[in-house]
Amino acid sequence: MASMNDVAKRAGVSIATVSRVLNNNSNVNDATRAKILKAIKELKYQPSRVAKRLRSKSISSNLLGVLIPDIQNPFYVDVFKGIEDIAYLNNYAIIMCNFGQDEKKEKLYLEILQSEGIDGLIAAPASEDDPQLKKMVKDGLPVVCVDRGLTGIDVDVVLVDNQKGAYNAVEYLVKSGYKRIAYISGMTAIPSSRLREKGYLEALRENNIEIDRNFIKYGDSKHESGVRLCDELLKMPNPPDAIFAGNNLITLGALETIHKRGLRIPQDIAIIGFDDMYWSNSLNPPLTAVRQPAYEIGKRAGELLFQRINDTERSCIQMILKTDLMIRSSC
Amino acid sequence: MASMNDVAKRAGVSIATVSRVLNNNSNVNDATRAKILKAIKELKYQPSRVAKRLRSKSISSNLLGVLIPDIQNPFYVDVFKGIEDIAYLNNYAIIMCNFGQDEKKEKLYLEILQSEGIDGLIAAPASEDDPQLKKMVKDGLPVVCVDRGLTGIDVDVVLVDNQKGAYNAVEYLVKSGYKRIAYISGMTAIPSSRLREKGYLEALRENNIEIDRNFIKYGDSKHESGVRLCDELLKMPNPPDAIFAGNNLITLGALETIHKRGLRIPQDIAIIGFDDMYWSNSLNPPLTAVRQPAYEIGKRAGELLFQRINDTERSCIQMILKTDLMIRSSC
DNA sequence: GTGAAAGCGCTAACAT
DNA sequence: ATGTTAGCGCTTTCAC
Repeated sequence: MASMNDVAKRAGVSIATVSRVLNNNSNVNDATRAKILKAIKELKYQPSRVAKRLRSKSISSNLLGVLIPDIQNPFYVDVFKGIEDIAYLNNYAIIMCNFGQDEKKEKLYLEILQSEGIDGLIAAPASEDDPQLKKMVKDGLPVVCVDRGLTGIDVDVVLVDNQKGAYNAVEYLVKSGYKRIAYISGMTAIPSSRLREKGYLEALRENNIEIDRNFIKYGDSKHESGVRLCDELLKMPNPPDAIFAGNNLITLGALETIHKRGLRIPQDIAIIGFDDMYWSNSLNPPLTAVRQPAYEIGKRAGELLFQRINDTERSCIQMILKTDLMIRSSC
Repeated sequence: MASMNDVAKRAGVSIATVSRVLNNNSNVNDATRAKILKAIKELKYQPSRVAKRLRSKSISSNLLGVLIPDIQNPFYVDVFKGIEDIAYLNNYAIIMCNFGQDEKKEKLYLEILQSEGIDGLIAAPASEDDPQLKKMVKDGLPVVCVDRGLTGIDVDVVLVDNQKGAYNAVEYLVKSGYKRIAYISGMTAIPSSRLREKGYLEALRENNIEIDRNFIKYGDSKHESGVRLCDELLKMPNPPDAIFAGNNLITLGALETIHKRGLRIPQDIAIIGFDDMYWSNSLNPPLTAVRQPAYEIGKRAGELLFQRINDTERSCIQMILKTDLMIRSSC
C-alpha cells in the first residue's frame, strides 16, 4: 500500500502539501494539485484510516460501533440495517459487536470498541445499569441507545412504547374472548421484557381478568425458551387458551411446540407475538403480532448519533416510536 | 484514555518496559512488573489497537472484515454468527460490510477495509470475477470466500454443492409426481444461482421432463422478487404445479403470493426452497427445503482465515459442505 | 503556496 | 533487566 510519503516523493512535493490537497482545505497551486492528483492515481494511493484515527481523536475517524444482544433475532437485523444505511451515507464503517446477552462478552466488546477509537456507539445494553457503558458516555463518547435505555444518566434513546404495545396485544386477546391468557417473557434483565409484562398485567387487570402467576413463564428471549416454556404451559392440567409471546424468537419457538403437539391455532390455543416479521403472513396461521418499526429505530438512532458526533452539547433526546397491532388470524 | 506513557510515568519506568509486561515476552523483574501492573490498574489503562495496528502491519491487528451481500438474509446471518464465534475466541473485532449486492457499495467497503488495515477478510463477493478483491488477495491479504468463489486465483473457499442440492430438490419433486416444475432464480451474477439452475435442469433432463424456458424466472434474490415472480408464474395460462425457489427470501416471497391467491399447498401448487430456516416447521405448510449448514460455513471460514493469517504459505483449500433435504409437507 | 517538524500510541531493534 | 530511539501514516502548527 502506497503511503502519503510515496505520493509526495512521486509528485516532488512535501507530505504536507499532499495532505492539503487530500483534505482540500488550504490553498494549493493548481499545477501542484494536478501533479499530486496524478501521483495519487498512479500509485492507487488510499489514505490510511488507521493513521488518521491515531493522529487526531478529535477528527472523524469514520468508525462506529454497534453493540447488540442477538444478531440472529430479525428485529436487531432490521435495526442494524437502518443504522448501516445511515453510516454508509456518512462514509462510516461499523464494528459489529454481538454479545449474545452475555455480560462478559459485552464487557470485552466495549473494551475493544474503546480501544479501536470509535467515533460513536449505538448500543442495546445488556442491562440498563451497565456501569461500563455509562462510564463511556460520561467520558464523552457519543452514544445512542436502542431498544433499552440507561438509568441515571442522560443519553439519547430510541425505542417503542413496550408497555402500550403489550397492553394493546393482550387487550385484543381479551376482546376476542380469551380468558386464560399466558405470557412467555424474555429475560427479565431486559427492560422491554418487564414493560411488556406490565402491559400484559395492566390489560388483564383493567378487564377484570384474574391474574394467574403460573401463566407467566420466564425465559431467555431465545427460540429454545419459546419451545420449552410453551410446552410447560400446554401440559398444565388446565392450560391457557391464548399465549402472548414476549418476542419474535419466542413466538417462533412457541409455534413450533404448538405444531408438534398437533394443536390447532386459534381453536385450541391462540397466539399473539411481540415483533412482526415480514413473513408473518406465511406462517401457519398468519400471525397476529405487535409490530415495532425496527428499521426506523436503527435509522433514527444513526441520525441521532451523527447529530451528536457533530454537536456534543446538544441535549439528549428520548425518541419513542409507536407500535402497530398487525391483526391476522392466530387469535 | 490513559496511554502507555502515562503508565510508564506512574510506574517510574520507560514505555519499553511497559510494553514488555503487556506482551509478556521478554524478562521483566517481578517487582517492576508489579509496579507496572499496579499503575495499569490504577489508570484503567487500555492499549490502543489503533496505534498497535499502525505500528506493525505484520503483527496481529485484531480486526477482520466480513463482506456479505445481504444481512437481512437469514443465511448470511447464520454464516456471520459462525464467523463471529471464531473471531471472538481469537479476540478479534469485526467490521461488518453489507453491500446489498450493489457493486459500487462493495467497492467502497473494500477500500475502507483496506484502509482500516484489517488482518483478514471473509467475503461473499458480488461477482466471482471481482477485480478489486482479487487484487487484495494477490497483495497478500488473507481472504476466505464463502458461498461464492473467485475465478482465476487461488483462494480458500467454503461453500456447499449447490448443483447437487438443487438436483436433489428437483428430483424429489419429480419423484413426488410433479411434472410442471418452475424455478425462480436469484441474481444470475451469483454463481450459486447458476449452479442451482444447472442442478434444476439436470434433474429435469435426467427424468425426461421437457424443459420449458418460461418456467424459469430470474430475479434479484430478494423477498420482493419472490413475490413478483411467483405471481407471474401463477397467472400463466398453464401454470406450473411445483416451484423450486432459489433461496430463502424468494421462498418466503413466493409463499406470500401463494397465500394471497388463496391457493393450497401442495394441492394447488407445491413448493420447495433452497435454504432452510429454523422456523420452517412453523410455516404454512411446513416447508420442504434444502438445508445449507450456514453456521458451519461461517465457522469453517473463520478457522481457515486464522490458519491463513498464521501461515500465509499454506496452500488453498476448497471446502465443500453437503446439503440436506429437509422433507416436510410443502410438496 | 509550500516545507519542516512535532506528535498521536505503540513495537522492536539496539544500547546499556 | 531496562532504557533510548526510530518509525508506522497522518494532521497541523509554524516558518519561509
